[in-house]
Amino acid sequence: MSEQGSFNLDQAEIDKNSVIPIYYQLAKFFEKQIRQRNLLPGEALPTETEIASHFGISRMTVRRAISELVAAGMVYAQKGKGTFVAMPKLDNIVFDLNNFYEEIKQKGMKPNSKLLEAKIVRSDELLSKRLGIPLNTRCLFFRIVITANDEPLAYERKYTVYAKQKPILESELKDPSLSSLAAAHSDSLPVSSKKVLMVSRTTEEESLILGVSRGTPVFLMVQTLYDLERKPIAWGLSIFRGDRYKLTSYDGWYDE
Amino acid sequence: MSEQGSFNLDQAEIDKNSVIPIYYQLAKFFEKQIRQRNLLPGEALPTETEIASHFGISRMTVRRAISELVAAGMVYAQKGKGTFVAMPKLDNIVFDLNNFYEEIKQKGMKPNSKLLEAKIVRSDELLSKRLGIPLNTRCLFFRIVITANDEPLAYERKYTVYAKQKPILESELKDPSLSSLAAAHSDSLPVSSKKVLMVSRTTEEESLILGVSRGTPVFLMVQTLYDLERKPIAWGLSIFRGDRYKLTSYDGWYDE
DNA sequence: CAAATCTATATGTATAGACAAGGTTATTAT
DNA sequence: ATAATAACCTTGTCTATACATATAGATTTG
Repeated sequence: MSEQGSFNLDQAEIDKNSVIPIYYQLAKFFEKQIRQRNLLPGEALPTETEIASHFGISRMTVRRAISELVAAGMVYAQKGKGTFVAMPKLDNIVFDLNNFYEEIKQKGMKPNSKLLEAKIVRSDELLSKRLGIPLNTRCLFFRIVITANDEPLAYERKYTVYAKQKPILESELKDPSLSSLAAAHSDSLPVSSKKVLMVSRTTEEESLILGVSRGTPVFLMVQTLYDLERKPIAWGLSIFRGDRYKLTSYDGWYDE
Repeated sequence: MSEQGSFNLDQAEIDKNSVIPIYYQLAKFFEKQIRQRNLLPGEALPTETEIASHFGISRMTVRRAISELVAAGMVYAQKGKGTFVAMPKLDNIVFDLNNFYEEIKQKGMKPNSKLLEAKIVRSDELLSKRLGIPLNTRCLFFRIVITANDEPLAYERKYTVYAKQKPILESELKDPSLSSLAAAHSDSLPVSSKKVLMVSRTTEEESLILGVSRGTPVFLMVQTLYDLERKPIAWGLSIFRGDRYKLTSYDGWYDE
């Protein structure tokens, strides 16, 4: 299970007499191995003692190197078990446009998400290009409205390849984030994503669903999820009512 | 200059027999001192040797504690000089809407900023409320247009109190960020900020300056800068052309 | 057979000491 | 007086060691 020791350290070039610190060389080596997918998420790094004796360096120096990776969020250590490559974090709060529920609840409102539609579609040219799949591939399509106190706040359309032929579970529809949908129905797991935030105007359909007049300015977020091979596995488009949504960020670290 | 040793360590309660690690207690102590403004930005922490001997602990343990603060960005260490409390970072890339120059240059375009107006105004009711100052206080007012290849991209209006009666330097006008303007002309230094991002439509004036038709959707960013006492010292409003600006963010750490 | 205990192994914390390298200040030589 | 040098202080790197603590598997015990 832990696959300890299955990884090969021989290709590492550590120069103990270099001006570059050993811990830094070592950290960069592991970082490279992870980036190049020679060490996959979940896999264990060699133990600290193994690494130390392999390179003839102190265990503390190894720990210093690994602590850099821990700080970067690329690996995590478990006392008594080992050190493992982390799953890349998705659904980050980069734009803070996700995590509706928490944000809405914090303002004392009642959050809810309503599924308008969930069906299997055949990919047209545009979707095939976006997901990197052949024409007429079967895909899942979702239309969702997020409300606060029954007032529409956001409207989302999401596509993911329909590989597993699994039925759509009710539990998935409670908070159907793009990454959980992709994880459930696609062949591979999402490990990275791209988000693009734009401003736009509502179309006729969007105006109707959000209950605003046509051409109202809105936030438009396009999100693409990728697997380990950088193949897109899910694509989503979210529209946030501009008159109801603000993105706030604070700098500085003082209390109060 | 370095004020080494001016800070008192006696109020720290470090329990060497606690289950909580010493380095953690020590890090939390310094964090608290910084948050409560007992250690001010620019001030030096006691030297590692001083701290170690004061508490009767190893220097490596002290270094472990300080490294936590360094990782958090609250202090920075300089070899040969000492460890200092960092200036809270402003103009963060939270929204990535600042740092025009770098972004525009990276796309092979020619960035430029043109000062439309710079004058001293008397604060009206709204501005007095925003800056927390009496009515009719003298303030500096700037109007700036940022262009890429001579095409307008953003339009900014900025206010800051005019405390120092200093003339406006040409150098300030090259890239007049809100925090540098405030630092130059206000009594106090900005240490924290709030940014709010919204979508809006252009007014008549904004349309003219940005060269778009009236009512075009735009990003609207309102930024307030605060000093140590949480008093607002500068206020700015930026408008970004929605048809020319995208905010992109990537998750995951794989190359290419 | 199942539960408790032991044992080996992993990371976590802490120590004391050595030397390197950057920075400041005092001293010395010109 | 000025410039080069030396002494000293700071953080940075690295080692070797010790013990603590969590985990998993083997062993003993009921």
